Amino acid sequence: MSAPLHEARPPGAGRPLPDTQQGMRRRNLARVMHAVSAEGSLSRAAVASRIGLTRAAVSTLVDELIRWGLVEELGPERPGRVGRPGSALAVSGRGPAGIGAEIGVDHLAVCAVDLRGTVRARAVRHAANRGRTPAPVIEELSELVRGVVAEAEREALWPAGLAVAVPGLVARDGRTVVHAPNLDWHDADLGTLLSGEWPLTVDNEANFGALAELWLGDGTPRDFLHVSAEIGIGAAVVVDGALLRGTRGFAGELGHVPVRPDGPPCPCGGRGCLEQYAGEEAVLRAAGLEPGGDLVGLLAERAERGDTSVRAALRDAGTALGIALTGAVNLLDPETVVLGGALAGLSPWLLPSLETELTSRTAGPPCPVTVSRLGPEGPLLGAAHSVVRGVLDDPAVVAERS
Amino acid sequence: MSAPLHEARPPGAGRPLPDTQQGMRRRNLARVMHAVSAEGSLSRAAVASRIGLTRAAVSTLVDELIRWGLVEELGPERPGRVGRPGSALAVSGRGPAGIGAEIGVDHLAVCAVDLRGTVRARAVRHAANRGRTPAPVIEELSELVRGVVAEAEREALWPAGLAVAVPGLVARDGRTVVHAPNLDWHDADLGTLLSGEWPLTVDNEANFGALAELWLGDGTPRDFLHVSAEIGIGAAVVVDGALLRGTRGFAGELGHVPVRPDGPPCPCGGRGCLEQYAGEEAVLRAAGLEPGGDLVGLLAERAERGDTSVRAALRDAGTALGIALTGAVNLLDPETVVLGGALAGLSPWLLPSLETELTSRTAGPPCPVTVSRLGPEGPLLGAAHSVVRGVLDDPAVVAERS
DNA sequence: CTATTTCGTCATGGCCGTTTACAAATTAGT
DNA sequence: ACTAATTTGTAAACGGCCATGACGAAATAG
Repeated sequence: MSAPLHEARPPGAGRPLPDTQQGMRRRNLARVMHAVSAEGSLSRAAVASRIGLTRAAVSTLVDELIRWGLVEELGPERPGRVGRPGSALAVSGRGPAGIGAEIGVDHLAVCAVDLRGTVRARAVRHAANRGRTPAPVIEELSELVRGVVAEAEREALWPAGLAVAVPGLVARDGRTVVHAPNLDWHDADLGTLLSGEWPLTVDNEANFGALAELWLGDGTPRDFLHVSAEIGIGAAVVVDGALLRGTRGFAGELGHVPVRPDGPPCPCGGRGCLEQYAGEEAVLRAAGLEPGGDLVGLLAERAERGDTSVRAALRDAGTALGIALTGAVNLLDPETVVLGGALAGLSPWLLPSLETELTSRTAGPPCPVTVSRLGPEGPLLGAAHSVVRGVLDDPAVVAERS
Repeated sequence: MSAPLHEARPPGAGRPLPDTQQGMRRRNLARVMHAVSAEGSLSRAAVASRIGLTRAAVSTLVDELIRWGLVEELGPERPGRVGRPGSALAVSGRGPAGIGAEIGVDHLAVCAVDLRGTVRARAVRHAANRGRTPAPVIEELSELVRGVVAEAEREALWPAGLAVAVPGLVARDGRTVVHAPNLDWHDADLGTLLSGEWPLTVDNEANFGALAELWLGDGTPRDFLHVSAEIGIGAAVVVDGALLRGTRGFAGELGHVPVRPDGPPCPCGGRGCLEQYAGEEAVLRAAGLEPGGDLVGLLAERAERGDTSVRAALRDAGTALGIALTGAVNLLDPETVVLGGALAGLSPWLLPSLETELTSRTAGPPCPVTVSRLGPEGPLLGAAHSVVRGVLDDPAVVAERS
């Protein structure tokens, strides 16, 4: 049961549980969890009116969640309103935690997030993973995970699952990395390497970044396009609060959308793909720089200083992004486009040309482009939170496991 | 309650009904309906094992559906298997019917479809609607509808709703036509014109065509891209068995995806949009033909005869389509791309160049391109069936209304 | 200090799917 | 032809779950 449960459904509403009374109970438990979690602190009566059940029903549901240690009673509220004050409920800060991990080209990172959504433990380590085989990388990552888990356990948390963000394409099984160009990994089954102490999910870092934006971003809508560039350019499509994964799990390959059909050939077999204009390598070449080191920081610094060739390179990349995004926006009609990952840091120099292109090519009100508040933290947080969402979506499973 | 209920959910599973026992009952009634409808004829025991309830529970559910006249008992089955034969159940061919209507540039069409999915009445009329204001067109359409409804009522059917397919952009409210270039309609609220004898839904013909493909097409997957061209080029994105509508309801505007960013200007404000290469007008111009009359038939006939300029025009259109679809396929990773509407008839001359472009620009196994079996019938059937699906999705509502 | 309002809980009741049992209807085997 | 085995559909008892209505508790308003 390591499949992500937070897929394409309104929070806490109908999951494909059998439509029997037990399933109904489980769904209602989830709805209570979501209501309390979303509001931070809520009385039983408030929960009841919010999810459409009676106070009596909510009482029994809350009792059960408290018995499982997922919800805590904070004591009486002190509102200015008339009537007996409610007793504030909050999601517990102890108990299950989501463990998120990130495999980057030059680093590994792990964090633990409790049900309230706060990061309770973390660890980062530099690591030149480019070209290393999966096994030693995973071994090193496991070490970090063990450390974070130990730290979390000292705070009365226990891992409910592990989610790993990788810079590459992941199959729909949520375990095997089909292709990670920067790591030079092919068809690596992380499921066997990270053998099963906890339920495991592996996904693209762009996907996790988009989920982080969805869950943690302020005011982010439920329909948007999240674009992030590390080395390749990945996008994640969020439709009605759920990721669009595609048949094989490869949706969001914005990097190979044709921008100029007769442009330079691309390793993918096409010509004039976006990556040939806005990919890291292409931008560095256009800016006259050599690859290596902290490339985003370098670019940002040079651009800040006024380096004209860097600025021109970023401007052209923005133009190409704008063209590719025009197609995507026409096709999907999202509420916004969010720039995340490395693009967030470079947005001051990308955005003008990007938006010019996008608005000039679109009739009617243009699709707003925003910059992610989370930046490079997104994928790691999204991974950890995906585990937490799994618990919120079906609190009954932790009762079976504890 | 004219909002389409068949949105983004597995058949008969969790709809946002309150998660109470009554809601559960309604969902299970829907699941029985879907099971029987999908299989044509099914015993109670087969339904039970299929939807995961017990035979006893299914018995009471079926009793209720029979009492409402939605399901009929056909009598004992005669299988070669051991054991008492089951009693065959089928969806009733009488009772509620879906009324579908289509407003084309040069015609109006209406049909009635019963719960079994068979067309029971239809009417078509030529009508030069280009440039006419909505009111008289709707008046003429209403006349047709009344005729079809009368015919249906003579067969013991009563209209459960009316769905209208229009060649243009429709707002998410499912009532107002925001922009229909071929008709020259702008912000026309069909809801007030087609005043409410029955629940009304208005939608883009491409969307209804895609739904028809989803529901009626043989072996069509739950994730695909349906491309149809009448005058503009519209696509409909189906994700997990549901239409992707977009924030404003404008998703699927494939016609304005940039194909050559420096190409000829387009009325939409962009340059080199797909429509400039594969739109009807562009193709006719490239083929050296004048607009007017049955254009698809004309093109097909000339191409069949071997007219080289027509064939070249269609080949180039296919190339442009292939480029635009490459972007879409990279972004969405659909299981297939389906060519519908006018494109279906022209596919012999479009497909080669389209597929060449698509496969050469995609790494890995190419996305298969198929041709719709429904062709120009799609939108009308999809509209009528959308009403039928609404009944299958919540059979309880008809009980309240009958 | 009383009336009013709201909150949480308890007892009751009704609804619904499950469980268990059984009769009916068919096939397989002798 | 007759029995055993299998499957179907239904009926009765059971248990779980939410709704209903009533009540005490705890606050505010006057």
